[in-house]
Amino acid sequence: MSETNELPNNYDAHAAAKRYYSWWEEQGLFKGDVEGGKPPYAIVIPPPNVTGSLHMGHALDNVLQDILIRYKRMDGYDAVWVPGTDHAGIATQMVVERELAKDNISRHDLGREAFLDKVWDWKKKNGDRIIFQLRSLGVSCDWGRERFTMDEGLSAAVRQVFVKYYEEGLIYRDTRLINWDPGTRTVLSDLEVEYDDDHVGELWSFAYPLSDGTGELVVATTRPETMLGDTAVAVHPQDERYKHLIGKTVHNPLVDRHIPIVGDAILVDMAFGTGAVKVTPAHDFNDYEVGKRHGLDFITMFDDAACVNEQGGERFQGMPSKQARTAVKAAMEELGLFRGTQEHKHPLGRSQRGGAVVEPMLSTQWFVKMKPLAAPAIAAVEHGATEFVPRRFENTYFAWMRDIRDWCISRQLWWGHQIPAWYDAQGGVYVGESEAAVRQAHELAEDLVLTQDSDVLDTWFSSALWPFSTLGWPEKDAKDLAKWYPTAVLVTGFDIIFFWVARMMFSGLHNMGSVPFEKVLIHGLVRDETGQKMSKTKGNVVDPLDTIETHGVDAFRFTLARLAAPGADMAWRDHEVGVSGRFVNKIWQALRFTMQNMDGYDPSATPTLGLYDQWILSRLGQATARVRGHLDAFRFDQVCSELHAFTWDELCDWYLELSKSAVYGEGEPRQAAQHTLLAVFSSVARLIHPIMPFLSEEIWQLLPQTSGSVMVAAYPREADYPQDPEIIEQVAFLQDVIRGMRRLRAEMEISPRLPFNVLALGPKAPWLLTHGAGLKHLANVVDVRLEGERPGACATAVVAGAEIHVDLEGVVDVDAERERLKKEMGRVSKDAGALRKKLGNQAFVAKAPGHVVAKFQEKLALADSRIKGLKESLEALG
RNA sequence: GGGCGAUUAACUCAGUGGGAGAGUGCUACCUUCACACGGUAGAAGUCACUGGUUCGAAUCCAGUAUCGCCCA
Repeated sequence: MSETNELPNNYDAHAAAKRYYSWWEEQGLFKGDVEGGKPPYAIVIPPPNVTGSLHMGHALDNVLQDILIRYKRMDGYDAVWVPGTDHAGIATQMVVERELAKDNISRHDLGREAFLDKVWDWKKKNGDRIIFQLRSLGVSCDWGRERFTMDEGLSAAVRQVFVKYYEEGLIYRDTRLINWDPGTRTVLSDLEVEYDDDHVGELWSFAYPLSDGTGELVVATTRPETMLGDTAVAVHPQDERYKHLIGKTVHNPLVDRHIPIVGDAILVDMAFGTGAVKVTPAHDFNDYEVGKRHGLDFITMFDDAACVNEQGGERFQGMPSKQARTAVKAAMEELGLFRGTQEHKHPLGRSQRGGAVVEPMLSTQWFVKMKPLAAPAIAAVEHGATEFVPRRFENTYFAWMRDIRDWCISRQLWWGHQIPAWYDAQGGVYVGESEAAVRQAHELAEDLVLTQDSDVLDTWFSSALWPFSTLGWPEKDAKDLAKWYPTAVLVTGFDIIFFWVARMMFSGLHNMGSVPFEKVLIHGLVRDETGQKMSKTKGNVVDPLDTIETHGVDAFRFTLARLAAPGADMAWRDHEVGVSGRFVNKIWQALRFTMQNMDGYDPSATPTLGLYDQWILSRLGQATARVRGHLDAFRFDQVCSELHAFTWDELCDWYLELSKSAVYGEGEPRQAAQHTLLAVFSSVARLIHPIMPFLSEEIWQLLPQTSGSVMVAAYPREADYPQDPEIIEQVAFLQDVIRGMRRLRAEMEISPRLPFNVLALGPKAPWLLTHGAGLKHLANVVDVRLEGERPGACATAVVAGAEIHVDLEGVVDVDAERERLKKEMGRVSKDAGALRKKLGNQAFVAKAPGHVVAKFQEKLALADSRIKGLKESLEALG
């Protein structure tokens, strides 16, 4: 053993993190071995936004992944964790545009190419910041395999998939009503529109005069400005009030149009409002359907900034929608056509990015036909090829997939994968992986001018390919792909099941022929301590890096894992990290104790293990089995409580104390204890390593006889430890006796300093003779005798298997002891009564399983024997 | 409107058919040579409510209430 056995008083988490992370990396321990002969285990990271920064959600997500990958790496797998980032089209472009806006420059001033240079500059400067931040979590990603969604390889994958889908008829171009974001001036998919259910607006009523002057039709709307684009008024065909009007027209005075009254039973609810509804087919999804059913005109009255265009009439042209609303209302009031208003709660759609009110607009866009792609993705989860954990999230997945609508994939942005489609002057469309490929495939004349579609693809189109594009697809002979696809598990939050998980599922199935991952582990959100979502605007964001700085990364990770109940949100409290820090300290102090007592340890000796040595090893084996079970089930919270219970309660509270006489002694018992301490710490280091990588490495490096890194040491197995049920029973009895003695002291207010002489009676009493040192050290019991007269003045602890009578001549207050025993008797008798009643129930005895009945019989026998012991003790007191 | 989830000790949360658990906090005692970021002992819960199934329900079923999330 080494010369210097004295460890620092406290564990230095920051020094350890600094020392070991680079050491691991230099040794190549994060690298996945594609040539290795071990079974594959792969995780692909949910790629964070390249220009984002690390928040608690990332921390949770990545720590969970790191726990899994470290566990599997130790447990005999060729494990790889592929990291990377996402170009995040809208978000990144917005950030750069905002930067330019500070100098009053728009992207249009620069032009596409110059603007993209700026974005790449931004990406190089600020991008990958999050990657560096991730390292501070101690995660063991294979950095050599890092990818970016706009890498050449991943871009090639995008082009190839686009072309493939197009050729298969799964991608098409169409003009239809879409969600338009006037803020960023691009189309959005349905998923990128967020609805505010509680938006309080108004229901504003006005009258359309009948064209023939015979009356008016009153309609109500939440969006008065859209009357500039109305092309009909709908009533219910069975509505007695209005059905005679169907076929007539009303006059729209603001744009001087006569528009028909149509009967539509689908749109109109006779009971709502006046029973008449204005119809704006080019700016409302329901009205769009009405327009198609009745062959109405589709008048687009907004430009792409949601300002009124020439269709809205000179008076309103150029006004933003909000201003137009005010102006339309005023105009109608002037005309005497206003018919009242009331408050009205209705959902309001806003852009997920930027928050602009989304405007339904008619537009020509590219779409993915979803039904054929969704069907196999549904089946794969139904058949269990991919399993969600917790299972209930499959409902969420199914509900969306079964009701899926076509996916609008084009975006009017510049930052992203430009759509691989080219147009000729006549509007002919050619889709291919490059202009040259298109020309060749269609045998186009060299002088034919082709222009590439200026739009880019939805960011999620490239993320959907992530599990295989990062592994090398579509390269031929991609070794990584062959070894690691499908990946083992995807770890992510429930908020992107639709955006990402679902899309990876059908992309993997359609392009690779198999699911992209076997399991999907869904975790919740990290909220603030009051349960609120963390957000910059609320100012309740907790920065993971600050927390790590304060408490160390091991305590930080342990906290995340400990609070990670399956699929549930967690309320973050910095106090909890302090709690974890105490656990870290406890382990460290136990290690210090161990290392301080290693003098004279002979590694080559094979001492016969003492009873407590065997006991802790047996308990370690049992704990190991439970830890593994919880890891396999992704129950990180349970893993943590198991590790905590073993190291704190079993190891520190019992083994360390019970073994002290051996440790402080000499000869074989001391050698055996030293051997056991080192063996247990070797196991503890390995067991905690996935969760607390740096603390475990520090321990591993301090232990004699370990070599290399704990990162690649074998994860413990239950079979590594001998099991001895009899020793476990004996120590459990000893613990009962010690606790009985301590309780007795506490209840009778007897100082721990007063030594006890005891008379132990009962079947298990003889066991106590071999535990003299433990009894002395932990309960200050100095003398145990098994026979003789019961002391006249004594106090008694009755435990399972023995009665321990403490000689308290001159100390004990006999009356107080009598009262204490009576109270105890009362408790046990009540207990026994309940058990007797249960066992007296014929139905219970007849119908309950045998082992359950036996268990209750055992409990009753135990209670009865305690009653007997208490009765005798009471009688002895007189 | 449809779906999912939550409701367990003062607080944060585990516990899915067999006598209610953990951590924190609280109370009392202990500055014992690994640790006061500690030790010992303890108090603390009609498991939201109402019915039902069962020998037996925190756990399964039905309904109610409150809160949260997702979808339309």
